[in-house]
Amino acid sequence: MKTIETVLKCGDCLEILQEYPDNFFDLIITSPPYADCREKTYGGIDPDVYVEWFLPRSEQFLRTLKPSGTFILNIKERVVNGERHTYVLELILALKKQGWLWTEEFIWHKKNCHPGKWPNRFRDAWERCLQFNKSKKFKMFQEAVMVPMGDWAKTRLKNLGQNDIIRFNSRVGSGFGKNISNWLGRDKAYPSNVLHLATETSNKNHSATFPRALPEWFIKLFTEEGDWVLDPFVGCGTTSEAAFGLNRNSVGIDIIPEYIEMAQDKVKPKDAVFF
Amino acid sequence: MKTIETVLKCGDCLEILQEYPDNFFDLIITSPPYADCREKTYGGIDPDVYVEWFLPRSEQFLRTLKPSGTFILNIKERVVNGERHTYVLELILALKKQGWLWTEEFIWHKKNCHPGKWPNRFRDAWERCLQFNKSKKFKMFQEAVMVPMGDWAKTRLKNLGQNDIIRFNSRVGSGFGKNISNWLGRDKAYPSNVLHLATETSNKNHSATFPRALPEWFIKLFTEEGDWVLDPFVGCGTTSEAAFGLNRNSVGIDIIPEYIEMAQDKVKPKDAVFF
DNA sequence: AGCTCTTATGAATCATTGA
DNA sequence: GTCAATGATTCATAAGAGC
Repeated sequence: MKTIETVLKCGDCLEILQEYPDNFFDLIITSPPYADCREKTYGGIDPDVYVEWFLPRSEQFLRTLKPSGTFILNIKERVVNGERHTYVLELILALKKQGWLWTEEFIWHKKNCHPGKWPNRFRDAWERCLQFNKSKKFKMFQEAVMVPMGDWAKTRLKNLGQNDIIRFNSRVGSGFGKNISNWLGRDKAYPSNVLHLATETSNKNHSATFPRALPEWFIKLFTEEGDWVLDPFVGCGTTSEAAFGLNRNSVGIDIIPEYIEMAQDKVKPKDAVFF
Repeated sequence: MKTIETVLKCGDCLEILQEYPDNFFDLIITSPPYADCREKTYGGIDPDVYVEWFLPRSEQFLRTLKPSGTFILNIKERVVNGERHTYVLELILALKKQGWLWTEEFIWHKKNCHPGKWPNRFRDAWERCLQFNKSKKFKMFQEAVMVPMGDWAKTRLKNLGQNDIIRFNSRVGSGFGKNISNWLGRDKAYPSNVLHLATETSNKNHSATFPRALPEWFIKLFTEEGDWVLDPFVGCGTTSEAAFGLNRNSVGIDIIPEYIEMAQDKVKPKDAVFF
């Protein structure tokens, strides 16, 4: 059995990726610094220059990703001056022009989104997980993320609580209460392109709560054991941790030394390779 | 008490809307013919000319919508040649250029979406509900769509921990519990920008399944009784039916005579006005 | 273990105030 | 006037304590 490598490097992915050969990674999954959001910690990229900042880096992603590989980009545009900014839309168009195929857009539904109230909008409870590919023939292992129906129904009922059932039923006349009988007797089902995950509230030192279940899901879906996963904005190492736990090699890059230290702490020293 | 009017007209909204004055409607909500999707019934708009087809019509929407009004566009890009087509993204950018503010993007999560299996993608379980406005000051009645609150509120309010009185603010700066007294007596919460609605399976004759709960939700959110609602692609009349049920006047337009007939059947003749 | 109760806190946004 | 800092508002989840 091969040893799993977990590489963590501090620096700008634009430079560090130059060290890597073409067609090396099987999956690139990342949650880049959102425009202006982590201003104090990350340097804050202005929304108006976001695309221009991103493109040279995604060019390296395109070069180092295998033809059969997938690039998952978790991102959400913020509100600027009462409107949703369009930099994410422009980024998608620019990435296509760069040579990527825009295969799909998954929705991450954040069940416990940030609270708040404003006169003109509700709480933002979702983020985009954009799927890009180099070719139409990419690896995908749908069976790896199938949901056991029985367990799913059980845990979902437990997690939802009675209130949510009431809420669902009050929203629509039909729905939750009736459908639940349909789940009994089925074994497994394929998921859809909507993911229901809660954000993790335990991360105290890294403001970006990228729940581990999110990279885990995409790693299982798009890679096999022993494959190579890259997160060019790895933050406190959630992707590295997820990859390691699933027996995938990984490279994690971040420009903040403190984050890389935290990431290194998460992976056992005997299993990790530090440079 | 005033009589509610439910106007249904057959024709192209581009022409019919010329009859209406500026600043007339309080809400425009529609699910336009998706590119190429209803080819046999609607004439099928090619994805590559979708924006160009849409813009003259949205110009009429912009003209006839009140400054305090809202335009909700339910749409989802289809898969063309293995990729998500970009015409919806381009449409958003073009509408902004036309003078619209892109205030928000709601997600309609289709709980019981169409079953199916493909080698390279999962079932599509969501659609966009894009919110556009003419000005930053628009009407919004958030209380009209509040939902039952979670169980936690009950137990929490029994015993107010001392932490609730003075909360140690996180480094992000988000506070909670500064004014816990606001919570007393509350049993409802504001929703988020993710809507969980089941698709209706009863409408076999109209290919676009627009569940009645969807226009109902937005009508309650953005209009008052007696306001005017427009659906320029009304199909079999779901929006008209929803508006009538909520005591709102409405205008429904569709180019297919059969749809208008079906729509007319839904609304009681004594209450409707046909032209 | 399994349950209830308590507590911490999160990629937010807008209005207001101060420089 | 324009821009930056501060305050106000709000909900659901998970971890931990207690029994």
